[in-house]
Amino acid sequence: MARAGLSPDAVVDLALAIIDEDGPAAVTLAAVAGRAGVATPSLYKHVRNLAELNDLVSVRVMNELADRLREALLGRSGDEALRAFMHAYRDYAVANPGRYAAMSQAAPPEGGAQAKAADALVGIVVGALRGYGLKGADVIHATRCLRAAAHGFAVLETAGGFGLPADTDDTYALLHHMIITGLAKPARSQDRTF
Amino acid sequence: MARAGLSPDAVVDLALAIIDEDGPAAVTLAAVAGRAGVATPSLYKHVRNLAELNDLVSVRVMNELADRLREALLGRSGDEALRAFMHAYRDYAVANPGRYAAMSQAAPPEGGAQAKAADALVGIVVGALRGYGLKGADVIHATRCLRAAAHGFAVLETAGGFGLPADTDDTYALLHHMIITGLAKPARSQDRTF
DNA sequence: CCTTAAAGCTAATGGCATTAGCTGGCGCCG
DNA sequence: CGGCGCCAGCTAATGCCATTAGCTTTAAGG
Repeated sequence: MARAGLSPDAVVDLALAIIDEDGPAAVTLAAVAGRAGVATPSLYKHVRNLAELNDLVSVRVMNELADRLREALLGRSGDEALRAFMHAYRDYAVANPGRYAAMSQAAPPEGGAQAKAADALVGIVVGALRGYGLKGADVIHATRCLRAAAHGFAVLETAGGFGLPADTDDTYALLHHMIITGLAKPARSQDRTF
Repeated sequence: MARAGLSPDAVVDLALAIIDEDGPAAVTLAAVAGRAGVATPSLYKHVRNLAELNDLVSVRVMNELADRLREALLGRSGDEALRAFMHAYRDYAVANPGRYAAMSQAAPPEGGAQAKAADALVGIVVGALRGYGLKGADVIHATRCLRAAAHGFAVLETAGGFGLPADTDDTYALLHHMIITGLAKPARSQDRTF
């Protein structure tokens, strides 16, 4: 028994490899153990159970995405920062559709690492919007809209929801345009119908 | 054996009941059979397998959502139609979070009922945008953006992604405002950076 | 060396999907 | 009215997966 030398991080690495190759649904303790060259129950020495593994994967992916976004935002501000954010967000989702999906599907309510990573991500979105001079609750509203737009687009694009032949780059440009112009014109009053 | 009188539709009904009560993850053939008062393998007389049941559920939900949207759009046009669309879309997702999630998670590539229902839904979105005088590919781009925004918001809201205390109605109003203004100002040229 | 904790293993359980093959009730045709 | 066939339901069996329990071995450190 040559000692596989596993660790929680190593287990997550293997899970990510499976996700990249066969999608999130293929992540099973048996599959991970197979890659590790280890019997399935051995994984329990590193991970509490499958649910925890999924959480760890989710956190890892969120942090990875956060890193990409932070890097994209470095030294940029205003419209340029927003454009860089959206570009980087979409690029990550398209380049890593499995990971992106794995991130989304994790259970939300938790006070642990999951929530911390999500908060960090939200903080980055807020950062991308700095420079638009938003105050108070408007920051929250704009952040939510940006998340909704970016996530919605990413889901549709990575899930193959765009069947028609039109260029998705142009679509993304329109989405970006909507956010920009919507943030520029603060008009918000009679819209309270909602 | 009193003849349970099942049918594919009845099986889907039971699955929907489970989804409404315990979420999409609880939909298992064993659970459905339990509700039907039938042994698990009996379900295979009505449904090819679990995957097909999920597809049928997805189609049913898409059609249900499509009905709500169509009804909301009746007799409306322009901004009013768009507002009604978004309102109805969000209302459905919030009122039926389990069903909404079940719809999204189904496998996309197919030439069958799944694709037909999805196309119908897209057609409704296109209809909601009629009146903005969009031509050619712009129709597609606007449709995709509207879908992305509505879906992204619905996912975030139903998954509890909005942790902060700000009013989600106000956020939705901003999202609506972004779409309106973005459609109004056709500016799209240098954005080709994407 | 020898101890000990961690890392692995095997065995066992229970849930689930799925397949095969049997059976009985009901509609329909004569 | 009686028989026939089909269809819906059943039981049995298989295989995969997660998870638990308890044993064994490795390797690190005194």
